[in-house]
Amino acid sequence: MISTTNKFEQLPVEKQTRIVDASISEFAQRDYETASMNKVVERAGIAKGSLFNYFKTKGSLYYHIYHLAIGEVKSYLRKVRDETAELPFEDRLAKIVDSGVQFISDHPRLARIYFRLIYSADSPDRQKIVSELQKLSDDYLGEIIQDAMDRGEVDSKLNKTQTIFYLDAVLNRFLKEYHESSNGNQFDRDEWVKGITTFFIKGLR
Amino acid sequence: MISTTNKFEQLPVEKQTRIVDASISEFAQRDYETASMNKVVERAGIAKGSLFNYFKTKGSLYYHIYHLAIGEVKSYLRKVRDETAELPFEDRLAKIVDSGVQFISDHPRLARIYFRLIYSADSPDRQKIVSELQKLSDDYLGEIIQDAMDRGEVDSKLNKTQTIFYLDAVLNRFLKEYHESSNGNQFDRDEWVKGITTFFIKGLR
DNA sequence: TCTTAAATTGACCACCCGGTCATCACCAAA
DNA sequence: TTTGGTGATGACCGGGTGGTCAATTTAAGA
Repeated sequence: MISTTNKFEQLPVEKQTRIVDASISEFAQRDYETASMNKVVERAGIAKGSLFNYFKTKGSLYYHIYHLAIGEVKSYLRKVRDETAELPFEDRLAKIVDSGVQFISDHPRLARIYFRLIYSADSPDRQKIVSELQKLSDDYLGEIIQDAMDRGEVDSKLNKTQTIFYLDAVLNRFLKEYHESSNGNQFDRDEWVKGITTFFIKGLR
Repeated sequence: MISTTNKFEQLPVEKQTRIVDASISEFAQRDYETASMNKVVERAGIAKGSLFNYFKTKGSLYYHIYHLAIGEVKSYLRKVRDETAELPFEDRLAKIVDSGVQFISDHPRLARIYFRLIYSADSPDRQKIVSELQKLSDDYLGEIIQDAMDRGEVDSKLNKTQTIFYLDAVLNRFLKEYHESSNGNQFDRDEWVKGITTFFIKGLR
């Protein structure tokens, strides 16, 4: 059979966005297991049978949404990586943190899905997805650190795996904390960004 | 009314431990929302009505188990804090990481409940519990760092809140990773402990 | 041994879940 | 105007949930 494209993708765009939007809201609000297909169809204003016609299972709907979220994250990361390629490590790091904060502000629901996925959450194929994300992050930070090593801004004799790990741990945790204390700007963003960068500059020198 | 002690606490100890053990297994295996009271009674070998006689709701059973877990963690922390009070910061930090690893090995199910709670998880009163844990960790690490500052092992002009944050982020993440890659000692534990301590020594000097 | 109060039990309740499928509304071709 | 096919619909299914409560078992006191 000629690969008939996805039924969902042949829908009018307006309907697609309504469904995607409803799904994002639901998966952002509840864990995968407790997220409800009934709620999704209710929010989207379509019949249950229709949703299961477009996506055979709850898992496949989740998979679709997950890919949208990751795609969005990737494009943000790529953008800031390219835009800061010429900057010194310190400034580059600051920009990366900043762009993370920006992403959370722009896409709070996607950020929530992302954090749900990373930290715990019993999604289908959790193992596979998490290691996929880990590789993404490792490659990304690995590149940044390699650049800094090549320029002599960071001690090139450092264990790279560990260095990536520290960066990843602090950055992720900071963004998570920022995300959870949302709107409430109890965070002095600039002070934290500065603090994080100087800490790493010293620790990795 | 004179405070009648909890019905559960008046049970024969053997029965108590059977119920606690079954509950720990269940809450370690599944999120709060998806954990099943039916499974708990099945594992514990008691009737459903009995369990709901001892604990009025699922939430109160969870609360009981959660307090057991936190109590266990606290006692570990206290022990290592006191035992290392005289050691230099570097050695002290190493011991703390080590004892975290030890705790995970000794109580893998409690560790799982702990991580479920910290990272995501939709437990009842999540907000309250998480900030309670945050305070616990902040006080603990704050004391360690203050000692190190007083001895001149760490720059006493550092922002203490941020310093605690970096420590907490890296330690927690490391232990989580260690926990998830369980049994499989792909981790060279000593190398990581050494790496983490030297990284912080340099970063906080 | 009989009485009585407390502890234990599991059938039962209303509700929600993911998923199915007979039916219906619609519209193009004849 | 009739036909036929396609996508939308929501009542329905089996199963699981937290929680209840009348009935039964247990155990102690008289």
